Amino acid sequence: MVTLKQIAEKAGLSISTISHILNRQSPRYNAQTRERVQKIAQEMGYIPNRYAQVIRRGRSGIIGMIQHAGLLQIAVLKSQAAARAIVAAGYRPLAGDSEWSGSGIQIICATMLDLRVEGLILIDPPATFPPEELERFQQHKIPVVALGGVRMKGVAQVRVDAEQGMAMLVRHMAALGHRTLELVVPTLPPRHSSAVNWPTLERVAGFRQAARKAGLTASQAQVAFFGEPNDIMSPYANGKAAMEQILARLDRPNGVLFSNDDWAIGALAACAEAGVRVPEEIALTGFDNAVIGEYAYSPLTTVAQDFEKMAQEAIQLLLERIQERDQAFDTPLIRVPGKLIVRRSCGAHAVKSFRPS
Amino acid sequence: MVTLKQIAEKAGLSISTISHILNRQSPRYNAQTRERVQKIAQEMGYIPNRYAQVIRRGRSGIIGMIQHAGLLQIAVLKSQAAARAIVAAGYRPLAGDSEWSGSGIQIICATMLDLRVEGLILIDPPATFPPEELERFQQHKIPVVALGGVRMKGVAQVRVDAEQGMAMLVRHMAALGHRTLELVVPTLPPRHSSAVNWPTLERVAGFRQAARKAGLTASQAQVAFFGEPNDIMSPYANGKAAMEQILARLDRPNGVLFSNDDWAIGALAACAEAGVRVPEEIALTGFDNAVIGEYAYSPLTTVAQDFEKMAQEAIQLLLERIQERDQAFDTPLIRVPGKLIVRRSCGAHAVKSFRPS
DNA sequence: CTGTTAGCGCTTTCAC
DNA sequence: GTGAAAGCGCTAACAG
Repeated sequence: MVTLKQIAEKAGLSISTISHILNRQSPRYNAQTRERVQKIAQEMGYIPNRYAQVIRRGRSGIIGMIQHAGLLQIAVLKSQAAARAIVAAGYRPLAGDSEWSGSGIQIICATMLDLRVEGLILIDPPATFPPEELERFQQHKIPVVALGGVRMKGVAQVRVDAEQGMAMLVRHMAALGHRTLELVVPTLPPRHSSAVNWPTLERVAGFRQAARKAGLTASQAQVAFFGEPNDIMSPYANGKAAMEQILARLDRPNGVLFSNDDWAIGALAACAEAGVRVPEEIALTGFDNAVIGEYAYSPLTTVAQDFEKMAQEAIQLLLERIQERDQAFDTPLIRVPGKLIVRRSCGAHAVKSFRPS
Repeated sequence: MVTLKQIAEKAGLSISTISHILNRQSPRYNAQTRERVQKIAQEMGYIPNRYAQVIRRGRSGIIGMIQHAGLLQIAVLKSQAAARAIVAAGYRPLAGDSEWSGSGIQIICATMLDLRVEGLILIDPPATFPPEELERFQQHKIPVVALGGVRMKGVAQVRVDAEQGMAMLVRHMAALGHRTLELVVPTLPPRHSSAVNWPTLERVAGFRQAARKAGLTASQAQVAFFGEPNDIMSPYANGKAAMEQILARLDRPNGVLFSNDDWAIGALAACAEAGVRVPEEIALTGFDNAVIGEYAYSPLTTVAQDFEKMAQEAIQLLLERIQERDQAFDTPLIRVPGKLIVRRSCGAHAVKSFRPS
């Protein structure tokens, strides 16, 4: 690799001069020299050694993002938005996925830590995120902001307003005449866990409130908890299994609301297999507006999250905290409203009968 | 951040002693001292400064992975497998996605370059991968291996044996009695481009050969090129549009083979919308065995790629090249056989009629 | 067993 | 305008 020293030799100048010219293009050198140096550096294929720069400057200029994406499209969309916001803020994004490598989350956190990230974005952290890893960041005064996911101690958070989103869904379903609704959400983490699955709790709260307002009784608006608390690698399987149980019951609800699109996709598979038509025989909705939802055989009615807005808010929060690392920060929760997306699965559109198989 | 110096002061020892004890736990120090130092470091929350280590050691210990995942599940699965293999080889994986940040691939390559990755894995590189970026790695003698994707100059590659996979699919379809088949693949890049889309060419070749062997005439085994050459952000949309065109024709084929599962998912959406039953009225297949394929309303028959095997081969190739950076290397192409996965969309299974909508 | 010393590549202050 | 010099945090050869 080419170093400043080599360039200095070739140019017959000192290292510090080269450094000055190449990095801060201060006009204190004469234009001729400057151009000559630039050209030599270019020709030799010089790339400044970031390790040396960081060590000298004392800051890495990197913001880390940790996701637990598995196969969830929404996590991919969120991290893309976050990465864009990070670049826009003049930092470099660095991504790690907890599903990589058997060693899981620890190795990602270690990499983030020893690359001295200046801040950390957690994309949809699950309740199983190890508190001791989080503490290590906090101990080193590296600010952490969550984009969605679970509420954690000392972590500011930006997420979709699930209560409002759920309420829109319920109102919509009730208006369509579905008189018995059921909400399917992932099982909550054990009570002693330090994390609280607020996204789920909010969905439940939004569902119950809106149902009451719509005049549904408790038995007309039930909530089912399903699956392992934080299983993100098999969203389709979970949704499918949950739906199979519902279809097996005698008292099927008119409409089933899922806490995310991927579960709803799995539920559609269960309906197809059982020969139950959606939305004619049973209506479904998702949440998140994953791309796949539009291409389901019964395109999903859902709530769209505003990724760009959420990402920008999160980075904003992070930048403030990076600015003043020493201050003890509050940990606000910013809720960004979602948008109702009406497609077919809820039964809203005129239905032409069709038998795909 | 805590440094060796601070620990040395606290322990009343020299910096180099601490370094020795902490990094290579050589037994040349007495156990008592070692334990004491370990304890102090632990308590102070010492994390070795990787930037300083790298600058001194002259190597980063990082292997980069660049993906163009967009929403393709298969790219996620591949990079997970690659990351595992990288960790197993004693390196750290570092990921970048070209869909992040408007500046696209350049910023990722810059990060990889100035973090001095020792080798680079390209996950499914598209034909649009900028040759000048590739050349910069090669100029710095950083070995590059592609996992799937397009064949590039100077890049060793590991990918699924698409010819064999396609042949399995054709034989299977022909055996089921589908007498007219059509293969839908993405449009090839322009001829003058430096990259060659071998994955597509192989699929086409495998399709044609197997069709001939199965006794199909040229008109019974057609190939359709569709969409923008390297559009990875809208696989469902492309598949849907392609299928709509096919359904609009008078001479519909009995079976349509797609070059990947995501396109096939889009195609299923087109069939559902048009009220055409799959597989009764028309049979479909995918390729790759993406997770979603199992949860389609007509679960996809497809070819599974062996990600683990492919990733291991790729890392193996990369390690060899890292070992001997100075040698000019050959650029082998390793094909890993796929496995036929038979589900419903091909019409193989007994069909119970059902109307999901 | 432990410490001294000489850097790695770069930035930055300050003197010429 | 330019360069000498100090030093970021760490490693490794060598000396004691």
